[in-house]
Amino acid sequence: MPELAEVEYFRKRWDPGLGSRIDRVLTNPKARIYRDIPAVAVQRGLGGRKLLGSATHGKQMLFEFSDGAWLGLHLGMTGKLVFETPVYEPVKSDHLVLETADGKLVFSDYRMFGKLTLDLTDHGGPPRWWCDLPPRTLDKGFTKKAHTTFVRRFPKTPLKTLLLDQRGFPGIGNWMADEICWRLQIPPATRSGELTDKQLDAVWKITRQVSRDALRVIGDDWNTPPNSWLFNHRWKDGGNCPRRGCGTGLERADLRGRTTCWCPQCQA
DNA sequence: CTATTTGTTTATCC
DNA sequence: AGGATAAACAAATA
Repeated sequence: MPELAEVEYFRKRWDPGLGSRIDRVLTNPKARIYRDIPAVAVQRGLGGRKLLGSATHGKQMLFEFSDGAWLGLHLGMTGKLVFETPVYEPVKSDHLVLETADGKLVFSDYRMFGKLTLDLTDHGGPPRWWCDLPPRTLDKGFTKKAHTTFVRRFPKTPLKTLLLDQRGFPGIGNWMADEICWRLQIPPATRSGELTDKQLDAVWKITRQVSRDALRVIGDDWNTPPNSWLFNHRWKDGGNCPRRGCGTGLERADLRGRTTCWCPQCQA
């Protein structure tokens, strides 16, 4: 579920724990989350430390703790972060629970595609992998030029598929990719190599626009996007194109393994 | 019981 | 080397 804006939303769920000491760390050691780092290492690494801050980068999240401990989280398909009361009893899918005096910071993921990393740095800055992430779609570094270079590298890949590539479009997920193609009025299966220079500029522009719109609507309170977006119409069969004066029945099909929705009229 | 899932990673071929 | 492609991963929900 979580893409750019949902990840930002979930990051904020742990804000009530900012400045608090982690009194106890509960883990579910057999969870897939701990395939790269043992649960005990996470317990040792975070226990007694204070949560100092957090950030998102596309679908990646980074939480800073005192004394140079950095917790990286990826929500996968079904991960979520919640702040629970001190009396909350963790359930099976709660893989990591950080207890503070005021409540519990919970990382829950029933489908277990999520990912967890823990870095202990001594240079005071974030871990290497974080600094090496490509520019966010709303960063200064996401230039038209860099964007063009990236897209032109994959001429055979459908536009929609390319939009899901985190190396070029950090944070863009399935619904955002469909939304971008729809606003562009370009068929999602269009090979990137077929795009004109003008269309390529539009891809850059609309990608940023959808990123901004998503963060504004979902990033703080997870409001439901307006009906003028494709978003509310793409999930189930029978949806109609919300573009003014269109109303054509939306198409849904698998494109390179991902469900894709588009308007056969506007995106022809 | 079967089909589906808003995400990555890995293997294989070219 | 690196792009193209499909399968694997796992578990709840409809």
